[in-house]
Formats: sequence, C-alpha cells, structure tokens
Amino acid sequence: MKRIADSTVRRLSMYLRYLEDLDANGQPTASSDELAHLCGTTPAQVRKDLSFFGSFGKRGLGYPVHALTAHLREILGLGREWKVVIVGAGKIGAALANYRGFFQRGFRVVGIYDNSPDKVGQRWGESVIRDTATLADDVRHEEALIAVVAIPAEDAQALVDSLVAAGIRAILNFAPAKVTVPSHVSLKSVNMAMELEGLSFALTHATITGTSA
Amino acid sequence: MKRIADSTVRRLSMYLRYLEDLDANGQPTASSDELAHLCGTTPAQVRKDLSFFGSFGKRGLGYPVHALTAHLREILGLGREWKVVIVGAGKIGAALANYRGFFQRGFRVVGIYDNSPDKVGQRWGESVIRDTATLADDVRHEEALIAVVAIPAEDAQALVDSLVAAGIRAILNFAPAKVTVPSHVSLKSVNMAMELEGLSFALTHATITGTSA
DNA sequence: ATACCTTTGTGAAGTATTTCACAAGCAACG
DNA sequence: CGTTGCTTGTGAAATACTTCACAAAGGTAT
Repeated sequence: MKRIADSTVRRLSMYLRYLEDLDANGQPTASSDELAHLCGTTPAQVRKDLSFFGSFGKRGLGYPVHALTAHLREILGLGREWKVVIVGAGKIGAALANYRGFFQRGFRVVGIYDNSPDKVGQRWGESVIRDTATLADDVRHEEALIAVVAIPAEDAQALVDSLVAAGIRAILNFAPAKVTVPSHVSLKSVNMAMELEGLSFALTHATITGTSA
Repeated sequence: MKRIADSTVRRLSMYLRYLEDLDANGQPTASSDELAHLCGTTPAQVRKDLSFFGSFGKRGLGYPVHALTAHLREILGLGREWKVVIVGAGKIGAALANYRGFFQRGFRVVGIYDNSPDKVGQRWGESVIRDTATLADDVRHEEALIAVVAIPAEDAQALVDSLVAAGIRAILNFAPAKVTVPSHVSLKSVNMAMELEGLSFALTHATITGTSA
C-alpha cells in the first residue's frame, strides 16, 4: 500500500467538513468539481485523493454525499472514540477544553492537568483540573492514546517523554519547542510564532510568494 | 528570482530559533550538520535552504552563528515592527495576547477586539478590549498590516472581508472555517480539529504514515 | 435501444521539493 | 608552502506531489 501524504489527509479532513454541511442540507450527491470549489482545490485533486481509498463515486453523477461522509469518517479513524488528555491548564488548554468540535468528532477529553497548585482542583465545566503528578498513572489506567500539550517550552520534552513512557501514541504539541518522540508515536506541532513569521516573510517578499490556504 | 516554498520558510524560522539559542550560548559557528540535527532535517536541506538567499557559510568552518541569525531575521522580515490586531477576546485571543514570543520578534499588538458587550472595556494587561465596530477605522488609522482572527466560524468571512477592505495585508485565522481573501492578502489558517484528525488518521493507519515533525 | 451529456477513475506528463555527491574553498599544522 | 581534514555550495538525480487528458461508465431523453 502506498504512503499517504500529509497534505492528502488534511484535504480529506476538509472534504469531510463540507460534506457534512451538504448532508445536513439534504443534498444527495456532490461532484468533484463542487467539492473542489468549496475546498479551494482542483477537481482532479479531489478525485485522486478519494481514489486512494476506493471508488466512491458514480460516473455522470458524482459522489453520494451521505455515504462518502461515512467513508471519510472511517478513513480518518473517527468511527471510534479517542480518549484525549490535555496537559496545561492555561489559555490554550482552556480553548481546547471548551471546543465543542472535538467532542462531536469522537475526541473525548478524559482529563486536564496542570502542575500549578493554584489551578489543581479548579473546576472547568465538567472536569476538575488534576495534578500533573498523576498524569502518567491516569494515562495508563484510562488507556488514553492522544495528548494535547500546552505547557511552557522548557518543560515540554520531559513531559512528552513521560507521556510516551505511559503509553501515549499521539501528541499535539502547542509548546514553542522542538520535541522528539520515538517513531511509534505520532507528533504534530503548532507553533504560533512560526506562523506569524511566515506571514512576515510573505509581506516582505510580496512578489515572490503566492497565496497560501 | 525563484519562488520560495512554504516549507522552506518554515524551516528558516526553525533555524532562526536554534541559532538564537546557540548565539546566546556564545557558540561562534555551526555546521549544516549541527543545525540539521537540532531541527530534525538533513544537512543538504539546510545548505540548500540558506543558499537561496546567499552564501553565508565558510567552507571547512560552518556558518557564523551571530551573523546568520541577523541574516535570517532580515530575510524573514523581522527587522522591523509589525502592528498586529487580535480579533476575538476568547481563550485563543487571550493566549496570543499573553504570548511574549510575539513581542520579542517584532510583532506589536496594537489592539484587541470583541463584539460582546461583556468583554468590551475589560482590561487585559496593558490593553483594553475595544468594540469590533471600531476595528476597521483603527486598522486604517494605525496602519496595522497583520490580523489574528479568533472568533466563531460563522462570523469569520464577514470579518475578514472588512479587515481586507480596511487595508490588512496578512491574516492568521484560528476560526474553524474556510475563508477566502484576494490574492494581495496572505492568509494562514490553523485548525485544531484538523490537526487532531491527522493524528487520528495516523493512529488508525499506523503502518502507512511515517512520523511527522 | 441509441445518442448524448455528464462525471469518475487513472495512467501519463508536468512541477516541485528533497537528497545525493562532489568539486572547490578555508583553516591548521608540520 | 604543500598536505590534510573538514564543510560549504550546487548541479544533477531521485522522489513526491499535482495537474492533464481521456477512456469508461451512468443517467436521461427520445
């Protein structure tokens, strides 16, 4: 089986979002052309992306919206519940804990952690912030597989190491630090400073760079 | 002049981060090999990335840390101050407003906006949250060029349109919605749900996907 | 049943990006 | 001042990703 590019997975995620809208509106089918327009890509790209995983469309008609939605959910692994721990009860942790979109897509937050005594014990919605000291045990016990890390850069690597030791399999890192994980663990990092620097570069070299999505 | 890939710019940003550390430690030079290890890429990649912009190293020695740091700042457009407005005084807006990293790199927040009467007038650090109604005028008057948008998805496109009309040149969008801008405006979107779905995919197809940085 | 219109699925072609590999340059040392 | 050891800068090769273009269906109308 061929390797799937990261950019492809991103687009699948986007297709899913728009297909859900179309489905909610009761639209029965959508062509690659329509999806491409919605997602800002090309029809050929849409077809190629989907064809990696099967033959979902009907020639002359397009793709059946409802069925394709279900297929994409399955492909993206959203057909099950993923237990997620959030580490770091700062502003970003709070933004994520509040975000309803996660829950709707099968990501269930099973714990929020912080190491500040001020925060531990505070109530956030349905959760109570727990002490980071208990994190590793909880991860093992709950069998949580995904962690969101939103703590200061200097603590990030040590924390990630302990998460990995506790059996975490995927990490979404918001700490502005490079962290490394063994190859059986997936890692994505979001670094806001880096994004802004990308914009600064684009503004500075306005004639060189094109527009990005 | 050749087009610079988005991925290249990202790496430049990363090189800069590590070079600053090395510089702070007083290390005089760094080889492409050392930088590559720090940044999780390859020496050839480092050399090719830098060589787009000039010939900064000395053969046999490596790159002069301090001078290269300055060059990269210049290349990324960080040699000047960029005025930034933050729209949306929710958790993400707060996280960004607090983030010292921005200020250090020449991004100055000149205003934080929200349309909720509860929030308008609140004091956040040195700023007072202003009403979104005054945003366009302020952008024009301050000549702010960069906006960070962290508001609900359904309001995003309309707000972005008004920012563009007011003269904004670059937008960092955290709203989980697709927004479009004219080609003279740069746009980057960060979508947390999409990132998590990428992890879900990787976990589900563990054997197909490699590790991402 | 046939002709016609539409849209998929997919090799092949085209671009873009990364990696290789090596000549050329610089420093240090005897 | 030549030799040695190291590291850059860069064409060329390899790989990855996107776009093209068209045969093969599916539907509809007559």
